[in-house]
Amino acid sequence: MTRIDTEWVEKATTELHASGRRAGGARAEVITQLSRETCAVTAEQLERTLADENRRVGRASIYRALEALAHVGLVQRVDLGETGSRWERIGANGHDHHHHLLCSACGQLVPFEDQRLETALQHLAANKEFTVDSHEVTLHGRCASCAAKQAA
Amino acid sequence: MTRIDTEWVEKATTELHASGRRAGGARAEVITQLSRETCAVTAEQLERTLADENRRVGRASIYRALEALAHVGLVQRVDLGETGSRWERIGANGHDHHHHLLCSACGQLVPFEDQRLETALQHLAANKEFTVDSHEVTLHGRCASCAAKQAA
DNA sequence: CCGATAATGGGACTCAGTATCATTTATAAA
DNA sequence: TTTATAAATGATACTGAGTCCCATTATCGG
Repeated sequence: MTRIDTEWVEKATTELHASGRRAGGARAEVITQLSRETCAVTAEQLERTLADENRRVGRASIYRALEALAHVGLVQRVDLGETGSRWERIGANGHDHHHHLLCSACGQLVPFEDQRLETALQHLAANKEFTVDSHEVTLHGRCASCAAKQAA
Repeated sequence: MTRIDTEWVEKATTELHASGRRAGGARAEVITQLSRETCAVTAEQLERTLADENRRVGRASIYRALEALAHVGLVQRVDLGETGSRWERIGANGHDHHHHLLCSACGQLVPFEDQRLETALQHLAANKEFTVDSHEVTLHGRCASCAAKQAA
């Protein structure tokens, strides 16, 4: 478990308040927990982690919090062809835009960044007739350690 | 509804037979129907279309057929953050690799291709430590007609 | 402090997808 | 052609993520 990202927690709190919402304990717990996660997690993982630390939050409130955060652009929904969606915070500073590799061997989710890919996506958006708000890239394959094992 | 892609239907039939499976009416209907679809469809859409044409196939058989086809690389599962997955055939000639834009205004699914994007993905796969088997790119935004309406 | 109204949580509910199992059918061998 | 084996099928029960509903609690502007 990582340290709480205070900057993001504050930004989330401020943004939600600015969008006309009231503060609440359940949402505060979800925000804090999301700020501690390093990659996309499922709603169930959030629920369990909070429960394990005696910070139990109703399931409906977890989904409501995720929806609210996604609505103001602070959380991103990630779908990887698994059962259930994952969710992850989008950086307070906008510096941690990344994509994912899902390892078919061990199931691990590996985040990565690639500038050339981002550039290609920008050009693409500029040249097509449609308007692009966001994008998502998912790679399926084997993570570094599983790929090494296979080679051996 | 598009014309049946005979080439793909034959390839699918052959490949499944080669992988040691027996032929069956339900799977044949699913294969034929997939060959007529121009972009990714949900299992429910397949089920309904077949039922509407008096070619009713059990739901379990639809999922089994999709799984078998995906296993031999002739069908691809596509997840777009909606409820439920979509499935689409992968070209018999390998020429129709594409990605998707999901229109947030009208819900339409728009396929697109982009060579620069593919090149970037190839370079990326070559430079990271992990092994990439396949990739998926999803854009969220507005399709050409909805983007035009908004501008007006 | 109060009142309007949003947030919360528990539980019922929905719906995509899976598992089970009895029956039908494809296919290889005799 | 007949038969035996095992796969394919479909009806239905089941699972689990996510939603809906509603009574209760809490926020916060006035």
